Amino acid sequence: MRQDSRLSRMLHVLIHMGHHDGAMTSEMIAKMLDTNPVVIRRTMAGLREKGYVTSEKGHGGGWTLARSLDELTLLDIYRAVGEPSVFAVGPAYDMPGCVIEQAVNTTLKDVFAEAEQLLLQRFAGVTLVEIARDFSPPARPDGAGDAKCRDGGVDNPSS
Amino acid sequence: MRQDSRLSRMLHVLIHMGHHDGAMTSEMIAKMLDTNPVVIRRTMAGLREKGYVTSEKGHGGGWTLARSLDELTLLDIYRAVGEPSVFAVGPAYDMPGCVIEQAVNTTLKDVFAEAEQLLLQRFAGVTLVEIARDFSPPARPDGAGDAKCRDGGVDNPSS
DNA sequence: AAGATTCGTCACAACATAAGTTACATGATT
DNA sequence: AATCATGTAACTTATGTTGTGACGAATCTT
Repeated sequence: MRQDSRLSRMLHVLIHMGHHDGAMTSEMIAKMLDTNPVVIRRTMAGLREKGYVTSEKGHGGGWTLARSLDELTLLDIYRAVGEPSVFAVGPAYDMPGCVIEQAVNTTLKDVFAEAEQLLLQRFAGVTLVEIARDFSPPARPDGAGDAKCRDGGVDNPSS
Repeated sequence: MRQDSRLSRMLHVLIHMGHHDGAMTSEMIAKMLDTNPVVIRRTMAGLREKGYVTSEKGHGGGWTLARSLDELTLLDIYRAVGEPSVFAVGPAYDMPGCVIEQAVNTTLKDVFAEAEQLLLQRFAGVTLVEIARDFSPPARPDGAGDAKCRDGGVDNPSS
């Protein structure tokens, strides 16, 4: 199957929101990510439950950041999107009846656990503002490097 | 989808083969793993291509180890089964048009690459004989602890 | 009050990939 | 020749994310 892109997408959205004044509608976000508003609502629901964003209905409604980007880590977002299983490979059975398979599972479990622990430690050590810093290094005065998505210019509709 | 269990299964099979005299047929192995002979042939094909096992047709045929268990690492087997993608999560796009998404991808790629590197290093450091050691610690004289699978007694058909 | 906007959610289709299954050809042994 | 066992193609099944349509509820504008 295709890989789970919820974490990546939500990071993308949240950083945009950090650079955006006012609420963003699911439709705006969906266009940015080249997908469907329902998918956005579905995924953002997890962030709302954690209190990272708020949503408002009706005119002028949409999604708003409830925390600043330096108060959110990759780990927070990973957990908010449902803490999906990190690995695409794993044991054949959880409770094997064969002692050999048990030994195999034990070994694999150890190795994968160590890798996952490293991954989550790294996740915990990176805030969204640090990612945002990567993309606009010296903040060019002509405005290039500003948030622009695949359709170009969902943000800052300065036209 | 369920996790990819090819690595786990092949480890299981190979260790059994290391404790088994003569060739093992796909059907014997399939019964051990509670699956289908075709699945076995399909997966073992990768091991054969790497030269880790050989297969013989006809009467008395089947699968035979071409290397001893101390000459095979988890990494070897992982690669032989097609080196499937380790992670179930990943970026939404490979070539995003948005600089924010690019920054997100760069960060995630770094973190995942580090975790994968650790994983493969660990894989490379574990031989199958070490796993086999785990399951039969002092080799009890009554024969308990011998290779016995979910149906009990596919190995050593001493009856 | 009416209408438009926007989220919330259900329900179902689309898609990808490992796994399971059937069928048949090929080669080796008895 | 018969049997056994692999080799492989083709199809189905299973599982989870993603994609869509439909409709209700809440909120703002006129």
